[in-house]
Amino acid sequence: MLYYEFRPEARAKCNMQSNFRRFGGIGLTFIDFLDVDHTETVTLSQAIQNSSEEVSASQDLENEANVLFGNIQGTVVGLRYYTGVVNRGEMVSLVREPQNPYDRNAVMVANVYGSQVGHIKKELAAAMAPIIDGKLAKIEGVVPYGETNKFSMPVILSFWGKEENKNSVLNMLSRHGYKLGPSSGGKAYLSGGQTPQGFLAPSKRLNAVPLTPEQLKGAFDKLFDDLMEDKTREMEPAEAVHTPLLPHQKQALHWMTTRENNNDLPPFWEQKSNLYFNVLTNFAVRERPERVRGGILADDMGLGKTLTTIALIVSNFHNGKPLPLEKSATSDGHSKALQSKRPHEDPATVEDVEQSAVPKKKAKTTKKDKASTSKGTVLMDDLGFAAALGGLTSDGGSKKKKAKKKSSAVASLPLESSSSARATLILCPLSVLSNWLDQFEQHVRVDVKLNVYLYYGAERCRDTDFLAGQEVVLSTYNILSSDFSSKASSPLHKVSWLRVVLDEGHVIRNPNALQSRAVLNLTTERRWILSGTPIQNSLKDLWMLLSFLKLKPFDVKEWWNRVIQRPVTQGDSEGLQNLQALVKGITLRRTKASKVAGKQVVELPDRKVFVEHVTLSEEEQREYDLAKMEGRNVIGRYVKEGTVLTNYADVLAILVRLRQLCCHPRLLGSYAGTGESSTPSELRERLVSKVRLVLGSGSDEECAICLDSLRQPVITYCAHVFCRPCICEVIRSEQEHAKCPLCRSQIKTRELVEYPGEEEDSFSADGKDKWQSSSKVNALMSSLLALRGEDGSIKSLVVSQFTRFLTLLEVPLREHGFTFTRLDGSMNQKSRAKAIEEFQDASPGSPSIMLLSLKAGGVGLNLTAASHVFLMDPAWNPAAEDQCVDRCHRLGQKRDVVITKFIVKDSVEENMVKIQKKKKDLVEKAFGAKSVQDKRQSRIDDIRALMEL
DNA sequence: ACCGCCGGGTGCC
DNA sequence: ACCGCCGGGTGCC
Repeated sequence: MLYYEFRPEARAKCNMQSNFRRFGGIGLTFIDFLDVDHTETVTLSQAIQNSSEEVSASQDLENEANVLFGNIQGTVVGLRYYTGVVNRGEMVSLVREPQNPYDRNAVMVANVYGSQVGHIKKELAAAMAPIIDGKLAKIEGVVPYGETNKFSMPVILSFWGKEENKNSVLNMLSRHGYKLGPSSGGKAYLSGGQTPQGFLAPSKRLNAVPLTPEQLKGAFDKLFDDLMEDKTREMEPAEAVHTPLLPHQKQALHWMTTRENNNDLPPFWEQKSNLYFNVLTNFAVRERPERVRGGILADDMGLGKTLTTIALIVSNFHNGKPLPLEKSATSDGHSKALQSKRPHEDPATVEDVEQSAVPKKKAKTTKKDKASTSKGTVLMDDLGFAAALGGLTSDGGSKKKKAKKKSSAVASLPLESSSSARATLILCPLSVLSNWLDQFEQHVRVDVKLNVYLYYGAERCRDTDFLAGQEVVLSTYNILSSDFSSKASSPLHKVSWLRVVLDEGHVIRNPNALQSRAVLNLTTERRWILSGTPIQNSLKDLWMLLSFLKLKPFDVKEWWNRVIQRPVTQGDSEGLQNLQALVKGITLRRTKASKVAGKQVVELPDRKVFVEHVTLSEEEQREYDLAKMEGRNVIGRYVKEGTVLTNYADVLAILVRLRQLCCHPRLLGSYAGTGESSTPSELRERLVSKVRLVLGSGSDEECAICLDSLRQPVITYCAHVFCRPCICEVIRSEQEHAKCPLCRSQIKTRELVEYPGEEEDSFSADGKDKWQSSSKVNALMSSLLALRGEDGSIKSLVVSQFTRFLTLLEVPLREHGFTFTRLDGSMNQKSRAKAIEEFQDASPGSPSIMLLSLKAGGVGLNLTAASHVFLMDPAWNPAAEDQCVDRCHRLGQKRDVVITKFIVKDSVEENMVKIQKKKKDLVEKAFGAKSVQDKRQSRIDDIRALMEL
């Protein structure tokens, strides 16, 4: 028998159901069924896993474009051989079983939890198999009634697919004598929605009024609003938190603590007599569905998500009791967080940490002694050790578990009952790493010894016992994914964590990305996502978050798609209500405008935006006009030919050039032009230079496959850029016939060219004789000089997408005696932290200006020392500008914030601002019912508008 | 399965 | 009797 990865919880469920189904839950030992059941269940869950992965990889793009071909009633047979139960109106999934020894057409039927219910009877399976295998349609099932039948039950099958495949599907079915029934009013055969009787009242569904796109957008904007009810109770943090919490932070702490400790059922689960019932899928289980211990803290940036999280860590170890912490002598107090901080910077401190905390036997005993003597404070030292052991055993030894059936059933109980986990793992983008360290230092009392270990840098300690013994381990998504992908086993994946916190958690929204998979594979009791923008582009983003939170059954894509995503994107108001309820149950979101007891959550100083129009000098204008003429000719030709997207790299290059000319004529990078290139290395060089020009300019390009920001960008020979994982998936699924999703030319994995990152460019601005200013530089300088004249203590952010522009600006800044610092994407963690620290320092002589690249660091950065922001060039994405401004317009800002946008008159920049405005109104931005085609078209429209074509 | 199907027993009413 | 009818055995793919 095949033996795949063993999942204890799957078997526990299986046992429960076998008892339930066959013996009404009356105690018969589990053992009788184990040998039969669990091997099958394991292969089964594997099969389901495989099939859903395939769908998500190759078909997901089309998913939203799928239409309902129709419904058909079929029969599920062989019920008595399996343990999976279904309820009236319950959704089931259909899984092809091509290896079935009796019938190669076999189609297996499984319930929401993945337990097999039966098979589709063979005549129908014979008709379905080629349709499923040929990916001509996706078939979904609902059991309308007859759920108590012993031998077979009816199932309503809905066929979904691309319009162009409809006829061949109908033909294939009719060849076997089947005919699709009417698709009741354009809707699938849906399960009731709220009751098992829902099926009996399908007319109710027909009356559901579909929402208009505008209503949908409105509903979406409101999705996270009004989440405040019942979330206004406050909780005081543990003593160890030094900073007093604001009322809304105490509310968040109470809410988070409650979410970690309480026993509420997850959303949409109800208890009915002795069963637990999911009202959306109509699935029921006898055992209590595992609650979601955690959720999404989606407060606006600046409301103190970091502080609240620190308070949670310290205040809710178990059941609302604070984390037991050793008090350290005040004289030694400074070592609190510092001792474990940045070990790669200071090897000496690493030694210190390891000696005191690594559980080498000797160190351990001394620590225990200390614990037993320290007054009242229990140091739960060995718990961490046990947790690490637990992690190890659950990892290996699956074969043994098979032999020791009964005991493993006990071991498969949820962690919480016997939890020994102590440590919280915090993952964040590199840019906010130092912020976390600062905040721990700032907010935790000096005389409390909280072990915060920074798992970062080449010298990081990989000892799992040591890691599990910390109170907090802080690391980045990059470190986690590189550990996860390396051959050696990943230490962070071996620890059983008390809690995992994903800071800026929306970064895991692309399920293809390595870091997403790495995060999903962590073992933890409680899970939190911190994100000011949980949904970036589309509803799909939310799925990954739910998947991380293990919100059953939505962690499985099929159920998410069927129950939430498709209904919502198709404008079903009930679907939207469900989504709303779902989000409400697990999210806390306040904006700066939210009110607590009638008072604004945060009283922030004013913020004003001024647009300063810049007029180019005659010479600059001449150069710009020339470039614009050329560009219009080229792009105009592409538009006429309909080849804008085929030549997208050229188009972007032209646009970048114009934007650069608006800033400074010397910004122009080397550009290899559009001519023919003969040798592969020349071609490669050209591709790289094109893409470098575009990506290096700071424009936030998206991958046309995941429609998300590029990760690990690669360039195809046809000069289109995608995330490596995304395009590789396309090539893998289409094999030799793989075509570029943008221009349909042939692509091959080995022809993908890696984007080498920012050029170490020889470009410098020091040669004074060569220096010349530009109109925009002049505009900035006169503003800065005037500001210095008014009030020398004012600090400013000077923001551009072009790092070269920042470099150019250094010259006049020096010339006029400004002290400045700089933060851009090319800097490592250490120099970033230094730049921020210097800038935030208020003492005289500290820098008054920070040169900031728009994309550097993304959100979370705290630059409250600045109260003026100069946006040197407009961004494609207005949200990026807002985020940038929010770095100083946030909690801690004392002055009114003044934002100055420099826009060159009659240029692409002005057109970009127009497009920005339009985009803000666009429904598309709100929710992703928009197809890839539409997105492509709107890109072309944008370009035409920019070039006034 | 209170079915359909198979195959053996049986054969006026 | 190369049928019909009866009733027991049986049952996914």
